[in-house]
Order: sequence, then C-alpha cells, then structure tokens
Amino acid sequence: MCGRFAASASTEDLIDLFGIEEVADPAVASYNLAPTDPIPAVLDRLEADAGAPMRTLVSPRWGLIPSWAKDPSGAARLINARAETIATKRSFSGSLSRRRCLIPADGYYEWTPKVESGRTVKQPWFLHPREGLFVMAGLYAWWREPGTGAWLLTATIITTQASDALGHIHDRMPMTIAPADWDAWLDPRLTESQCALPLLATPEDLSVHAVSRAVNRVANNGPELVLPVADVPAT
DNA sequence: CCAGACGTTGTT
DNA sequence: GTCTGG
DNA sequence: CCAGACGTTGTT
DNA sequence: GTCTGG
Repeated sequence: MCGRFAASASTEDLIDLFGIEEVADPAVASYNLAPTDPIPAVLDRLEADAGAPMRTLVSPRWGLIPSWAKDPSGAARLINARAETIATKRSFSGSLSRRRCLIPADGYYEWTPKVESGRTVKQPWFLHPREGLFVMAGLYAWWREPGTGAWLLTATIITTQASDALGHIHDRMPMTIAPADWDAWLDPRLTESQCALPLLATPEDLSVHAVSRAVNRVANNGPELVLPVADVPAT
C-alpha cells in the first residue's frame, strides 16, 4: 500500500511538468509525508462560466473525508482506496466520477519486520522510479465544517495488488497514471467511472532500497531519509 | 418505505 | 490491545 | 504508515 | 450523497 511517502518537487517544477495554471497552495518539500499531512496534488477545477477546466496545484489533507461525513475524525483511515472496488464503494464512487487528482511524489515507503538483537524492529524501504517523478493516482473530496462553514479538502491514494517484483516487500502498491492519460484522468467532465478506470496503471520497474529507521518517526524529515543505508537486512 | 452504513491496512 | 496524533 | 498514549481526583 | 438491510 502506501502509508508514507516523499515529495520534494518545487512549485516551479510542478508548474512546468503538469501545466499548472493556478497555484492554490504552493508545494512544500517533505521526505516524510504521513496520513493527515497536507500533500501536493494536481486537479482540474471547472470554472463557474464553464470554459476549459483550470489546472490547479492544491494541498489536500491526506485521508479522504467524504462530503457526507458527520465529522472529520475518520480522516486517517481512508488514506488508500482499493482500485478493485472504488467504483462501487460509497466512500469513493463519487470522487472517482468527478474528483480525480494526481499526487506527484519522489517515491514511497514500506516496512518489513526485522529481528535485531533479539527484538523485532520495523525496517523501512524506499520504492521509487529510476528516474522522474512518481505520479500517483488519487481521489479527492470537499468536506464542509458544520459550525464555521469552512471547506476542507482531503485526498486518498489508489492502490492495487503489488507486482511480483514488489510482493516480497508488501502485497499492495500505489497506482500511477501515464503522462499521456493525465488530461483525461483529471477532466471532471468525463464522469463515467468506466472511462476513468482503464487509465489506472501499474508502476513499472521501481527501484527498492533499505533506508534509515529515522523515517519511522514522523517528526524526522530531510533528504537523508531516502538515502540507501549500507546495512541491507534480509527479508 | 426508513434507518443506518459508508474504509483500508495489517495482524491474528 | 486499541486508539490518536503526526 | 509508525509512535505513543491510554486517567481521575484534589490540591497547588 | 447513495446504497444496503430490514
């Protein structure tokens, strides 16, 4: 699955790569993004006067809160949405039809148990493309706070069964969208979920290496978190 | 019809 | 063991 | 995802 | 909001 990731591209990088027209929230580099954190996301917003959609850089909280939720307390739970069932699950189907986004990342983390000095510790791994950004498929939702009327934007990352190459690390992995399909994936006017689903792609040829357990603690951050560590433990 | 749920992950 | 916070 | 907390009363 | 269960 995907429960922690790194995203360090600058706002300028993302403007160039995705053709961003409006920056609602600038990108903030982080090498330790955790559930409930603001994460970078690209979406196409429909203008009120119904022209072409406006490609916008936003910063939703990670963990989708459906618009009908009574309170936002479940946010840390819906950090992933299973590709196999998003079209029929009530928490996601509306977002799949009309609120799809892209989440640009450097790569993501997974953990495996490891015995060290007789104790079991959680060994983190960093999974990432050999070059370029890892553009994850996401869904978003708007939730309105009853008291203040303030709007809260949240998002989730779509997952699928891990490929054999990654299965020894974890049985789930995030899905991507190929650059040629970005426009269609983001277009909120394409409301047929059956048109959107085939755009979901499986990550190919990811590189995997062990990283420091410093990433386990969410307070830690910095580019050193994604660096390989010499002591590569057996799985 | 109304009431109530609506999710993923890992672990056991 | 299970929930909350980050 | 992992780490860390998990509670009440009365008194200061 | 929308679907399922009763």
